[in-house]
Amino acid sequence: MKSMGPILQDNAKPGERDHAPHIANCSTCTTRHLSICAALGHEELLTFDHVVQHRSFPAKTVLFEQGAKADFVFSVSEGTIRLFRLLPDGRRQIIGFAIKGDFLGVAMDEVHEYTAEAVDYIRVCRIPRAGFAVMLDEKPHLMKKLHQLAGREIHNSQDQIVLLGRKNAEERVAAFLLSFRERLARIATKSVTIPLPMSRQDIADYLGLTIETVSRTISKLAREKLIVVVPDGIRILDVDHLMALADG
Amino acid sequence: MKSMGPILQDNAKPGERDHAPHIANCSTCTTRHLSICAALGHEELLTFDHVVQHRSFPAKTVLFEQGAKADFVFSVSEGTIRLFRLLPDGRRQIIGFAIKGDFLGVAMDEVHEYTAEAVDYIRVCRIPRAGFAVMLDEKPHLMKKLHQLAGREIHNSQDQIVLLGRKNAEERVAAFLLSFRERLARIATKSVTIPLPMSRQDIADYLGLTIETVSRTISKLAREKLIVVVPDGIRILDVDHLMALADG
DNA sequence: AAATGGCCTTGACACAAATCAAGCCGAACC
DNA sequence: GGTTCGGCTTGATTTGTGTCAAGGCCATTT
Repeated sequence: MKSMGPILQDNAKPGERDHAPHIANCSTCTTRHLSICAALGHEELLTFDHVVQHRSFPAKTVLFEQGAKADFVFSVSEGTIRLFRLLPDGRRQIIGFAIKGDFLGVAMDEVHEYTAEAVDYIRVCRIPRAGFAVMLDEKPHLMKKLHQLAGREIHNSQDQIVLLGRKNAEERVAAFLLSFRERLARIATKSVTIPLPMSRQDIADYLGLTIETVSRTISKLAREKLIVVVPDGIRILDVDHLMALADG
Repeated sequence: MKSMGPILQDNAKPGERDHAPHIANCSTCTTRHLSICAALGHEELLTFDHVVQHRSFPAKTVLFEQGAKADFVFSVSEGTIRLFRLLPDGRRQIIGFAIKGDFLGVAMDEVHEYTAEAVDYIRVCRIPRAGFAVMLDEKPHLMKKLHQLAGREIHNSQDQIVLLGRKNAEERVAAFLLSFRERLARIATKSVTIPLPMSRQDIADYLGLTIETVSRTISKLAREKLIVVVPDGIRILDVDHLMALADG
């Protein structure tokens, strides 16, 4: 829970930290339609190519840290990223998980409000924040799109507030599984099994529980035949029942 | 906790539900510099006057309800509003309290994501959402301002997520008192005493606690001489100690 | 193939906050 | 001026989740 992984060095030359070949350009990017880039026209995509830096990192890499100056915003192309804040005594609260298509930097903060760390192998598009800010000023439709993303982020946060403030362990776990399934469905990873790349500890820190409670609750849901636990994921057997649980 | 208060009728004639004289216009509005209107120039304020509807309502009035079509956005001029969501079985989670200068409708949702209910006597500026959307498209600086507000809302939500996910009762109450004090300070109600217009039940539903735990925790903080309980509010005696508590 | 370590599960017990219950206080009302 | 009622506090008890502890499983290392 305390291991922060290697800190990203920002002064490295393009490509020297890479673990996979770069994507040639934005026009052929398979994540485009899912991401903020969907708001860009053909010509804009070409200019975008010049500022965007495609990067990939292994699990546990710290993309950026809470409190650090926000020099870049990111669009996730592949993998899972945990976003969290730490209390002085080490308690951790995961704010969210970013997956393919998600944008980090919606609020356009000067300083990062949370730490972002790769859960598994990830690929991201890194965009200098200053340049992106200029684009926003020049392209109202991009600004509008960003604001839509902000609205969605506000909704998700409020859902999480209700979950953390008023739901019990069983309701929290059920809601988490369903919402993660929903998000995976949007990015078209059609599969009966929901892959869960994050650890039980991550889930616990996301749901405001302990790892033991998460484990016990998953076992309980499995015992009740609502889900089946499989390697690196779970399968939902009774969606309706689970939804009823999740909604309180 | 279940009392919803009178539902607002939207088809009433201007003024017929009012409990205080209207504000003449936006140019003389004392809340302007605190609100989204601060982004508007002199001329824009004049056009704003034509679409803005000044209204006031007594305590417990429901401004709008979760799930209802969002025909208006609001700017709060006076009083306190609780924003909450209900679970099917009646559990309530207060998402936030809106005070003077706050804007309701940052996300520009089609449908309200929560219910808004007057805590005490309130005055608001009501703006048709469709018209406001047009203004946003025409005035990039207004859009930019709205997005800034969205960013702040995201931050506040994330703070609340950390509070609800990982803080104990004492830390929650301390954080609430300090953050409410901070917000009151911004609207220049300089006073050693922090007025708390909302009930203990409201505070409990905001902090994910029960009314008894809130009451006991406030008593405990008072016993430890960190605060003093006064009619309709509290006074902070030891800010530093309280901050250390609140931050975990 | 034995040893190590990370991750997960399960059991026993502890505790913070919830629940249940009683009573206080001030405002509103007859 | 007594009664009622809503909001708040405080005490006793319960309970859901946290904490502590042990062991299983699997991948990796030696």
